[in-house]
Amino acid sequence: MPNRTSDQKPTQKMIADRAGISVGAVSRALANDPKIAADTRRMVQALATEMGYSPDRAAQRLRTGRTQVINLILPPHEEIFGFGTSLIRGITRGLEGSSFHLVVMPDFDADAAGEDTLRRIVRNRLSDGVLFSRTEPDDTRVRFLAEAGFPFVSHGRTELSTPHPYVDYDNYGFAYEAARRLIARGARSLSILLPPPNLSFRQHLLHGFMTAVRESGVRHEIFEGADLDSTPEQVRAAVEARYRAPDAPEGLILPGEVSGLAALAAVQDIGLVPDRDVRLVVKQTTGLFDLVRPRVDSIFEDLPEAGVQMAQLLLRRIAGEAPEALQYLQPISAPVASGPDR
Amino acid sequence: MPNRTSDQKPTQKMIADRAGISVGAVSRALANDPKIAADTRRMVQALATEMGYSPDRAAQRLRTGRTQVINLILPPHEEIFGFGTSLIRGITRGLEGSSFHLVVMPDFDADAAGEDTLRRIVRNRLSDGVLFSRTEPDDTRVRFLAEAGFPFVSHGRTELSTPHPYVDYDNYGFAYEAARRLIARGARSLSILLPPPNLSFRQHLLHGFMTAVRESGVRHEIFEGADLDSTPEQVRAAVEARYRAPDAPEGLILPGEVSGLAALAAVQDIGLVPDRDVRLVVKQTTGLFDLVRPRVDSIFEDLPEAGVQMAQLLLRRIAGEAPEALQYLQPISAPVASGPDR
DNA sequence: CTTTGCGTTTATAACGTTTTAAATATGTCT
DNA sequence: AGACATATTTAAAACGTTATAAACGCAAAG
Repeated sequence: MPNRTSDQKPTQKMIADRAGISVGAVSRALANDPKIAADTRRMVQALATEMGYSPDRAAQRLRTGRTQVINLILPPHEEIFGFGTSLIRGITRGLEGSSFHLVVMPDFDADAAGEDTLRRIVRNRLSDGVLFSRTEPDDTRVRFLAEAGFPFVSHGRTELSTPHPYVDYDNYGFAYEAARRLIARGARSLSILLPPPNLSFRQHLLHGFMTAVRESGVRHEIFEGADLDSTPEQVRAAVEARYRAPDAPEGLILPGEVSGLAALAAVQDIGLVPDRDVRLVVKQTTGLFDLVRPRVDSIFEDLPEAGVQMAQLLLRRIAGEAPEALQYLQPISAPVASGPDR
Repeated sequence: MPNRTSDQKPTQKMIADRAGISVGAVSRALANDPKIAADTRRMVQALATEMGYSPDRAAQRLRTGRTQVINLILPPHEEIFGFGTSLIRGITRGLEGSSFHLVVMPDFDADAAGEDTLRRIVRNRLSDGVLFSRTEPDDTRVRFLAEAGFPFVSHGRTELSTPHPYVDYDNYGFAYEAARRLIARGARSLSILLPPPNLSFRQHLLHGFMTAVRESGVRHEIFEGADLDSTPEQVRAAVEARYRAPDAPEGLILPGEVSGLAALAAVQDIGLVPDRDVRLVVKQTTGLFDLVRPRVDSIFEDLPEAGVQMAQLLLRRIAGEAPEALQYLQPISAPVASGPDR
């Protein structure tokens, strides 16, 4: 435990006084600068830990310009549950041991001065790098940050030509696997609920879905009347409306937990029996569906792990690594997938 | 939009140069110090906004010692969903317009130097105040922070004699109302799943439960074999075990969403029909149970609102208000409660 | 005409750190 | 012995801000 010689927060000056050397020497000794004699370094470092020294972030930041902060941008969109906290836990884990702090900022619209959150962060050097989600194929945030040379990692890819760091879940794989499972379970017509058109992963889901559909020649449609951003009640109502019709698809893919629950509620509300009248596959991020009855087949997306990856890639980006080396596509975790048969 | 006369981040020095006055004058003009002539103040302020000036946080922090940061301590306990993100959104809303930043920190165990998260924050002045949850009757964090005179707001009360700022949900009211509803619906024996004994709100829940039980003279028990911190599977298994027995309570109160879901799964798994064989009331924080079938009676806890309150109370505490004026007990929101009958 | 006082501004120091350039000591080589 | 390189340390400046003390101009009062 730190020596409480004085109640004041120890500074380099105090160390310097106790050691009988200058503060400059202390600074470099702590940085393990070889310009300082090896035994002086050892002495200073020992003294520092003994006194419980830790550098003043403000002073460091003022001097060097490095904030030791990364920002997580929260979408203004109110999510019902899950997404934020899993990712945040992952990020803090990925930051562990790095002396970086995580500041979460809501993506408020442009403020009085006409500057939005991201511009404020870059212009005022509020952090050394940012993380965000809900990436679009032609994402203005990605463009802006890449242009400004500001480190970032997006959750989700873009279709921009210049490579940039990202972490993304293999939504292609998800949709493909989900469709295959439904077909294997006897569904002769498929549907999938998609995110709104502006989000990148809509394309990936669609592509995976269509690939499986074409391979098997099964009938298919894209679910209409709601998307993944619709309120749960909208999803429920839309699914109910569709499944009142006689030609409703026998298999339905729901790439979101809330939507999955809403769809399940809808089919139950109109007296259909899941797994007999309609087969579902949902995306699961929290373990929620292990507790839902009747059981529904699910495929897992590990958000905490995505957070860890995003944090670590961002740190490497900040350290100067090239963007193209910092891309991670998260596979669908086959073994964890828990179905109704387990 | 800010004038991009130069690409550099504008400083007080630049303003001073353009205005032909000293930086000290600029500093005080921006602070609206009456020692500066009124028209000078106006002039400087206009110039500042025109140039897009905003103060350098590091410099401000170094000079004044005020960090303009508040910390949210995340419990090490992995929650399945919901809690964190709702609260975080609320906190950011409560901080809006205040120039305070929110840094989230996991409550890791004591690090190599033997200091835990809270001590590090206080000792190194990493923030101006902290927020945390999972408060205990004799909470060491509350003791430590109160002793150190460090601003904080806890989510949950303590039994300590010195008053401190908190935001708490009326869990007494929740349990009382839940029990009353179950009795009104015909349950002749009641049970409640409680948090582990070290958490404050166990007492409040228990007290509300017991009050309702005594008023009505109904049979009762405290659910055993699992608590609110148990894994969902543990809760499920324990509920299943209890409800296989013939004397199982006719009403069960579940003050947590995950536990509610787990209990519902358990009774369904053994062929009991909810609302006929066993009546449930759950606590809802996300709208989740509006999507669960069969419908389950629920009482709402507004976590985003709790976050807003916590943030605002903390800001007032930091501003110097007395602790005893900064306590907020969140009522159960009667009108929002949605039952199976709606 | 000096003094006193007030309103306003400036010069300066300080917060704790890193970095640059200069200074000192310790040699080695001619 | 002088010169010169090398290793180690120190002194000083800087980052942008706020606070303290001093200074200035100018009026009213003595």
